[in-house]
Amino acid sequence: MALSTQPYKGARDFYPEDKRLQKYIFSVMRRVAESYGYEEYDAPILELTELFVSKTSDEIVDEQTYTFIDRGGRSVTIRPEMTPSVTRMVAAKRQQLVYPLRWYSIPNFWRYERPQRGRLREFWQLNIDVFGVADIQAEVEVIEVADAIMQAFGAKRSSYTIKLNSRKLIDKLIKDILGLDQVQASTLIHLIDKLHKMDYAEFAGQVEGLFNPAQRDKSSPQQLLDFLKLTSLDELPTALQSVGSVEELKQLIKLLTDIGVTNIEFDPSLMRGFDYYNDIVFEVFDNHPDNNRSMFGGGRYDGLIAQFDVEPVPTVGFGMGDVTLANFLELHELMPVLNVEADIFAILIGDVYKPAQKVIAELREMGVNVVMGSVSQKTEKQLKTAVKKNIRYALFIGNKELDSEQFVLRNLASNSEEKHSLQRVVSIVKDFRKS
RNA sequence: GCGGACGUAGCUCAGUAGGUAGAGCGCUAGGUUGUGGUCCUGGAUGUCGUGGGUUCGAGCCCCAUCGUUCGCCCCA
Repeated sequence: MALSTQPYKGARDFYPEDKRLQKYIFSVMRRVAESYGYEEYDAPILELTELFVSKTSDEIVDEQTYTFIDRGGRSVTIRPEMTPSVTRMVAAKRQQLVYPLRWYSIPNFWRYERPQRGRLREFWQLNIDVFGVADIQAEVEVIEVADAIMQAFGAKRSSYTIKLNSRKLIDKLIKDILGLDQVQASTLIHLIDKLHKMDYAEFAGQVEGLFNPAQRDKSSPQQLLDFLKLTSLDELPTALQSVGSVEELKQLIKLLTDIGVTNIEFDPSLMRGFDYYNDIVFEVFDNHPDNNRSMFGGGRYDGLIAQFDVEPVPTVGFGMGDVTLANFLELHELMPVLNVEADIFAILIGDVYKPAQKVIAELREMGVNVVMGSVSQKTEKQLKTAVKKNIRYALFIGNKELDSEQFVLRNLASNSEEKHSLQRVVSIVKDFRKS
């Protein structure tokens, strides 16, 4: 039986052109994150299973992670996300770290799921977190970074929308005004999360069904349905206007709008699946009609670190996946044409192997990347190879050039050919690389 | 875990009512001396995803399986 050449289900091979794209995407993320002073960190790809169980739930770990027993009998899990690991790292050195902490990483994760559009089993994700800032300056900055990354990829603000909500506001509504208990609240939050995917009448019916008779006497499901339809914070019922979160949301929107992030809006139906978010949550949506969905998001999760039995550290962060981002870039025609790493393909003419090596070594010394042709191949063949490899310049090295120290440099895209000294060749090539 | 679609040369695909496979692109050799992408001429290529079944005979029908893909569940 022949071995399969396919990569493992839901995982990708990165051929050089794919890797080049990934390098581009990561470099944009790094450049923006570092421009805000974020420092890169990383953690092991394997963690004890208990780390993930404590944060999410048994079911998710059982059904959606790669978990196995190591040779020492420990249950370990390939990381499905970064938050538990980074929280562990911060908790471990909590006393010696200098706050606010601005950290980022671009790790790969594994989730045991059925692959589908925008979702694979192995993916990479930019994680941005601020630790130690309790006020909304943290939210402003983190959302600003998310927006700046989109801008750096060339996205127009009209092509994506940043939606905001507050978990505190929702909690206030659900518990104090509607009078629902913890279990009902959790069910309701997950139900609201699915609102836009289901039939509205059915949604309303399920909301209705959640209330027990006693609760219906005091409040009405209609209050919730009305709330979910709001598009502005000013339309909130008076009972909610006084909640501090409303003022926070308003400030946040104003501060971001003031710095040019104008594609931001309040969305009362924005929940984000998991329970550890305790305040502001946000999500970035693709506005393209063919891909109208959430791309990535984040929020505040102040309490998570307390699981390590240390004082809580206020935290705001988000994660941005490479697969959904690539979908976005493709759909909005933002995929760049990337130059290959090699600047020059040296075409050897005649028996010049040794002197050509010297010339090429000089070029490399001066900082250009040079691929050496094969002496055994005809000029034509070497030239074709250079073109097929998408290398921009061909440099002819034959006896004429070696004698005169003037080399024929051919631009393989424009078809122009000029004779230059090596120094000149280097500066031309470097100019192109910068463009 | 559930449902739909798909799986034929390296790639994109065609293959008509079951009778042992084709196109375009690509690849490759040549069109003599140190220059590609156009042109001309020649060439190679597939156990038709895999396993089984029906049939005298299957790429075409049936079952299973693997994979891809779209959606559901879930989405940290």
